[in-house]
Amino acid sequence: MDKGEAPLYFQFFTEVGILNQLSRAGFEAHLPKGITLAHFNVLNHLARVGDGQTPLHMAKAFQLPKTTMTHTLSVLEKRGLIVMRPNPDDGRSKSVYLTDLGRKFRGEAIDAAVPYFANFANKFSPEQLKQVLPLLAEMRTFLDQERDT
Amino acid sequence: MDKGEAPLYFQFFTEVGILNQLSRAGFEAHLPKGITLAHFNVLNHLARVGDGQTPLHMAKAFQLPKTTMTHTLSVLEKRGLIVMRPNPDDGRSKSVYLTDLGRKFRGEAIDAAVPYFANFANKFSPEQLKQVLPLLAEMRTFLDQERDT
DNA sequence: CCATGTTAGTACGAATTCGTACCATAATGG
DNA sequence: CCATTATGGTACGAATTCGTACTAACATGG
Repeated sequence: MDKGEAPLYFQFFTEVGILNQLSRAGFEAHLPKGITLAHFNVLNHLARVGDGQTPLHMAKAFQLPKTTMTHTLSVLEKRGLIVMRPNPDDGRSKSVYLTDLGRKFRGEAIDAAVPYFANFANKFSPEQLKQVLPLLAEMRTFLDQERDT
Repeated sequence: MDKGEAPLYFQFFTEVGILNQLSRAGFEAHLPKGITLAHFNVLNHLARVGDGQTPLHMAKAFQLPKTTMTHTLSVLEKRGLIVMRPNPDDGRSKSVYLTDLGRKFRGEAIDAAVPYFANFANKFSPEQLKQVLPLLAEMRTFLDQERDT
């Protein structure tokens, strides 16, 4: 890396950080009160990928510590959005399932967020997103590999 | 927004979120223990923009609640990296100054992070960054304006 | 079979983030 | 000049995140 280029890389990650902060705040503002993006992500993941996963498996999918996942799941279970049953195949682990309420809640959250995305989409075209998405995904993969090193 | 395009926008923000999470974790791993990115950002901001700013001014610069800034500054002051003096021009506010230790600390943190960026720079060229930075900055500006609405 | 190590999950405590409420000071209007 | 409002900062409590340490259950080698 050339010496004068360091600020460029620093600025890039700063920009990504601010962008994430703003989009996160904006999205959460459209979620029901008391529900964070972390909560929604779990519900969305279960709905998309499928029910019955173990907490540890989900923690790895989100690259979060398992204690964080334990806390998030306990909150979601208290609100009746998921249920956790013991795994009959492995006495150590549990299986996480969406409840009807959780499924309904996820759908409502998405519906509520559509106007927020639509507003953004009015300004930035799908082509612009497709233009940068591959690079961002490649960076994600690279940093993910670096993480284990 | 076309109906089928919603997932694309959702995926984009998800990608930004993961990228931010990974880069943040990687950068913090190279900072001295107990120092978060929020701490470093304050030190870096004071060194770049200048000393003597008020806490509220900095909170707005980072788009954070002022209570968060109060907490961050108190931690930095406890560690001797900054000092806070009453503002002689306004009895309500304070002025934040970097100490010699804080200045030294910021320099060491940057030096320690250089290898991390260099590794990333080895894979992604400055041209690639320059290609996406303007769009990200434009999105940042747009979301920032939306925030006040 | 059993000793050892590994995996899944949780209890606990520290640190960060942030909203609400509050106090002190400044600015404004009458 | 004084009442009212606005601004800067903090105290406090709730929620999230995460590291350490622990228990229960599986897996492996001898």
